[in-house]
Amino acid sequence: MDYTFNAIEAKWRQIWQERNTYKVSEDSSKPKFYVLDMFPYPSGAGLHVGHPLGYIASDIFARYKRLKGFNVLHPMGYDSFGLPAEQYAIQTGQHPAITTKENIARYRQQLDLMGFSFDWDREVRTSDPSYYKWTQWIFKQLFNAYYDHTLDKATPITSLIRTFEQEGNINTNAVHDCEQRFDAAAWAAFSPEAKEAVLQQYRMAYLAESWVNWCPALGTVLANDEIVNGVSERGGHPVEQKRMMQWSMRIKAYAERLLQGLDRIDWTDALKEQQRNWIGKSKGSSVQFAVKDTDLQIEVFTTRPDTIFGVSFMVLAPEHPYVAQICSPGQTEEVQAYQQQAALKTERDRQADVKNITGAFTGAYALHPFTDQQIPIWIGDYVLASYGTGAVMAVPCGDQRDYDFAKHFKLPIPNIFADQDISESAYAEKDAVIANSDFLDGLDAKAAMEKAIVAIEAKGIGQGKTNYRLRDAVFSRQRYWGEPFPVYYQDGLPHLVDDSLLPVTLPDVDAYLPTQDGEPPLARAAKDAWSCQLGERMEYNTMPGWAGSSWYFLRYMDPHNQEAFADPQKLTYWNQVDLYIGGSEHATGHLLYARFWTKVLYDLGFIQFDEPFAKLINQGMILGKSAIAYMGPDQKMYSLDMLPENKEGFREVRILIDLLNDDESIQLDALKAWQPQYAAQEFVCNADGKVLVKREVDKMSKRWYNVVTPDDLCEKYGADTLRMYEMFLGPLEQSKPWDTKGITGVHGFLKKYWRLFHLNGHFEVTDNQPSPAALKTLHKTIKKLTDDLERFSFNTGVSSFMICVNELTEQKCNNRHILEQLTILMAPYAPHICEEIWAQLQPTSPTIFNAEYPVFDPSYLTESSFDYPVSFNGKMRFKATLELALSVDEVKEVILAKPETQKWLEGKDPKKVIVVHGKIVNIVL
RNA sequence: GCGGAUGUGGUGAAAUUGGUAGACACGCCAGACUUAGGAUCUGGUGCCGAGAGGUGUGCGGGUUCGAGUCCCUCCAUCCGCACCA
Repeated sequence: MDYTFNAIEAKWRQIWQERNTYKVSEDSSKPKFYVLDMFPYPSGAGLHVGHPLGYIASDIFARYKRLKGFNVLHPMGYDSFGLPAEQYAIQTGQHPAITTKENIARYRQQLDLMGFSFDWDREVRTSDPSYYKWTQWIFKQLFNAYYDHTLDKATPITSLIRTFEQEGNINTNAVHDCEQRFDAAAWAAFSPEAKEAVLQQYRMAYLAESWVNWCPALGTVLANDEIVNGVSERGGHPVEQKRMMQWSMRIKAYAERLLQGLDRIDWTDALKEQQRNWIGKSKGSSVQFAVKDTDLQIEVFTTRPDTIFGVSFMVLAPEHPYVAQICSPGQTEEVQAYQQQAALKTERDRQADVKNITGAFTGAYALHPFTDQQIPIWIGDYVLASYGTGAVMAVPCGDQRDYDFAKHFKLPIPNIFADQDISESAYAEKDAVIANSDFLDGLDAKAAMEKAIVAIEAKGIGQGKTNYRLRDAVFSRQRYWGEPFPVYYQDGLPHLVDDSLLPVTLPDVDAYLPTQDGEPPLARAAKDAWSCQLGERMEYNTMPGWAGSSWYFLRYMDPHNQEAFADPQKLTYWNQVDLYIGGSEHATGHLLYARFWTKVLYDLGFIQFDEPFAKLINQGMILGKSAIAYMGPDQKMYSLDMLPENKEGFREVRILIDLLNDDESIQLDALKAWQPQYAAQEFVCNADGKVLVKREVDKMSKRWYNVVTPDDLCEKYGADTLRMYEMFLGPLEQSKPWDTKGITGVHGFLKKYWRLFHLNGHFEVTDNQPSPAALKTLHKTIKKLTDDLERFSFNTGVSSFMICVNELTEQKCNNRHILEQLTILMAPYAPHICEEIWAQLQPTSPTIFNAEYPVFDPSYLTESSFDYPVSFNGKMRFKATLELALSVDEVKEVILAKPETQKWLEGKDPKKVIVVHGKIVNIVL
């Protein structure tokens, strides 16, 4: 009987669906386990073999945990708001909802082929109104909360308002951007507009002006990613820095907790390090510098207060608010010109351009707080308005950027480090003794830092301070295909839409572009196109892509709830995600925002945990191997081995990898048929009459013609083979190029497994006592497999199965017990074939996934003897089989008496003999 | 520049705590069966050498009875952040 994988897999996919095999509900009698994949954005290109890698791993683990007796939540859904569908809508006029629906259908079809154990009744789509209703609801909670430093948590804004009414904001200890101080009377006298303006500076979700990359031609704000060389990626239009009223999230309030929380979760160090760098905690001091002949104080933040006597100039960001005020009349023109020039560069470009040192002198001077020396104030675009205070005290001898700036503009570089040469570059190490620094002279950096902060605080011009690089996250987008805000405007103030009117659904529009006057696409919607229409107008911005993905793991716990984002009992039952698998590209985006929202929801009492993902694994990327052909100046296509020395005039063209033979030569007729430009292609073949190509590793992508889809492989080899092969490729975390060649090895293995049950052309197992050899093989495999799974080593798991089947085949094992246990072990990896075998073994059992996972019994593995490797000076020379009952001394004696030993001793006496019992013998000559 | 990771056969890789380097596969070679196939099975396969043997985990050094594994120097590749005060 042949292994007819196509028929078997189709059959079981249908039965699993009919029997609801993977449906899961809250069952408090079993321990729960939550296995989550990062849900995909359903792009039009469909899945390639790289996408399922993580899903296969998580599916294996979920099935394993289920067999181990856990109640496993393993859901899947779609992050279905996103730019590509909107772009497509702009080009074709097709509503993004339609595009998205079609793409999801295609994804579902492909996912189903792979035999995943998702509970599809729990599917979520972020673009579905029944889902984004709750994204809007969570936004409202953020709007209605502020961060209370004393309680160290997000707290309802109503309690802050009560405090304002009682005593103003004099004593409040909250995270805010409010410069203003007021008492109860002053608060009471504020107009509603003024009160709201104050509250906006406290809310977790707030409106504020922020710097954005504005593209006037596209009428929209762009992400850093969407800008290439200072112009928009799409269309190549200029981009400028502009201050715009935007919704933001006060994630900065959580900087310290986001940092501390990392210590309590099981993520890789590399990933935690990335988040730590992103949060960027640094300790130092704030210092105020008085501007000469004015009342202004410029505040700076420095990590090196110990170097304060090395300050020889100051640099402000070109956007710094004081620039216009302090600029001397003679310098105005130059400064304004520089400001304009800086505004044309994006932040990323400004940061990337290290070589060109630019700046302008304001003509103003600050006074050094300790020496009263005059310090020239410059502006320069290496200082960023959005970090720290947007101003630095420049210490050229201790900071390379300050040093370069000083050299370029011929500013003084005083040396405050004893015995350090700064003629070529700054000395940025913190191990020099401080000199020329008044009361800091002779101190090391650490002591000088402490003493400087004490002095700064005593003078009342600053204080020791912790600074975070993390910035508040801009939360609005001028796009169509995203969640509308549950917000309307009345008298110019934002108001929340009442819960009873949620969701505010996306209104239909006549075009998916900004309006003539630069308003977002939603401004095009007719009044009656809105599901509710309140105040003067609705909010026209939509939420960013990360809104929906910041809480989807909670919705899976109770996806159909109409009364709440999820039932509190279900939230408590399923709790944290126990295992989260996804790509590392989300290290500082999604994973930070999801942690942030989780903490807010925890603070507000909606959930019982404040870290969403207890364990996280990043799967590596599967890369494609592109095929590169060489086109000569004569327009002929040259075989790789026919290229001349001088390749001038040659260009590389990528061709579809399906057009290659196994020997990496092109199927010439297929190439001609592939694209019209090759219809009459001429070739320069090699001696074998072939045209060879170069292979190069790229990202797998349609544009490189190197995509391999799971569909074709499922058709040709079956999903079980593909699942095991993807795992067999190497460690899950590692990136690796895809090569289909090896898949036959795994496919052959499954056939071999199948043959264990079909020796005589039909299904047959024997019920006799299993042999000791078979039991040993089985239990060795149980142990190895369980260990491998617990450390997520899926690749070595697959090879263990191969070894097991090879051994059982050798032993001609046809024993029911042995083969049944093996089948359960293998079911997580290859569910279809194992379910088929199981149905033969246990006809009354509805599914193998209710079976019990085999238990390892070490007694089957006990050995009476061991094959000792005998080495001389660490080099293995021969082996000797000895009873394990022999003691170390006895082993030594027997080994020394061996003729082989005598041969290698060459008549010398051994200096030392080391015997590690049951491991090795080493003789030192 | 800073941070992180990785370097092992022709290829993907294994070696979990310092203890037989290269498991398991692909590919290749030889053979069997079938004389149509990219089907199946058996044996071999790190490199050098006819052989005994030598040699071998990016380079160089160190610790150790013993190092792919630990330490130091360097080199290469990849990823992340990139003027963060």
